[in-house]
Amino acid sequence: MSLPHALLTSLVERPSSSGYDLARRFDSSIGFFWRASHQQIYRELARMEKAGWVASDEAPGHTRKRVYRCLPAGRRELVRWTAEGGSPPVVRDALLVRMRAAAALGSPDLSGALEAQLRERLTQHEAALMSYREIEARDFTSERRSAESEAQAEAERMRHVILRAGIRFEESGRDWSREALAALDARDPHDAHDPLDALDALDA
Amino acid sequence: MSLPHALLTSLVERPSSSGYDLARRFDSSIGFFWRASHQQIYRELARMEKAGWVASDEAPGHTRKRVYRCLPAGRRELVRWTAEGGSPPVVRDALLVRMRAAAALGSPDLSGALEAQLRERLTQHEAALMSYREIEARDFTSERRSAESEAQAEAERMRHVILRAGIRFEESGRDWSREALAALDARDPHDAHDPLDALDALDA
DNA sequence: CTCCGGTATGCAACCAGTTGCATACCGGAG
DNA sequence: CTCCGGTATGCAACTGGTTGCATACCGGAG
Repeated sequence: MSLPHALLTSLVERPSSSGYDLARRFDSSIGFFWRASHQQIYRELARMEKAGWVASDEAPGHTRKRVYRCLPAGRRELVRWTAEGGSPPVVRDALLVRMRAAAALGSPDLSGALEAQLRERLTQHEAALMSYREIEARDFTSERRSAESEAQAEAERMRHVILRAGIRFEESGRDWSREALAALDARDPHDAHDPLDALDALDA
Repeated sequence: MSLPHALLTSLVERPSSSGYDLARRFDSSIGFFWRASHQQIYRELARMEKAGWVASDEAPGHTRKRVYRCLPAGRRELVRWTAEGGSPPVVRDALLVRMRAAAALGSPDLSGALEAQLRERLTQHEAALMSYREIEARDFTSERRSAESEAQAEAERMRHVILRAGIRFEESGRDWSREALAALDARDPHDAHDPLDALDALDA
């Protein structure tokens, strides 16, 4: 269970965040490798407050907004958890199950649907990849790292490595999607009266 | 929710399987991209039987063993679900959260623990990759596909594409692990009194 | 002034997945 | 004969995650 620890991390990075802030940040940075809905986040924050890991104060003005900060106990827990090992993440991809189902069923009418799903997957990978590459170009080009302390540079390098995981993941997803589409095209040239289609499949 | 459909697929591939058989097969083939415990499988089989997707008979001999088969309604459901789209799988990797936590905490004592976790991850990827490559060499070399019907060849190609997903995933995980280890070594040569360690990092 | 969209929080119900345990039958080793 | 490990099934409790809904406050457009 790492959601509370992801939240603690987020609070260490930027103290005095509200549940809403955290939810939005989960939609961008941390959300790339750990998703959470706002309900989950609010619930978890309440639990963490009860456990003494975080504390909250009402935001100035008469809103309902509450801002949280990480307490020493929370920090200690985060250190403990970070050092502790864990089992590798489970892979669960319904598209692969669908492909296997199509293979087992042996009905050729399904390949059209699978092709569509693969194309969608491909564009998703390409979009994610492009956004990651933009972040990399913006935040992790060598010039930006001159006037920093060693500790800052360390953290920067770590964050870059994390981003690289995302980039590699999307690249391999993109490459596989293309390979899969080529394989489907090769066996099922359903509206490929044009002989050029075969060539497309070859050089992909 | 794809567990019932993964089970239906498994039953279409090999009818007259018991819950135990299915659980074991999930530990090998399908389990590479969809894990399930035996309790989950038994519960799901009971639900599916209630829904009229599968039927079961007692196995010969006086054991408690029950063997399941897929009913036409189950097959129809599987076709329907395969054609239907779905959102891409969520990525949730605690190791990346841990790295981000280490970066935020800025405590250098954590990098040793992270290095150990990365090395473990690396060997896992290498092991998985090796086993996938063995399967690929055994089942999907070009010679094996000569005396087959077109439908069989189609299914074979599909299964190969699925395996390729696993291979690419493990390759990119392996490559990233190496990259991450090199990055950690570069910044934190904690017991690298030996200058050779720097070389190790370079050619990884 | 009122409605709307964005900010902000939260409850309740449900579903999926995990963990721990219990049961039973079988065959072989000791 | 008994114990043990492998086959085989299942219940119960719990945790994590999703979905749907409700509430409230604010500022700007109409």
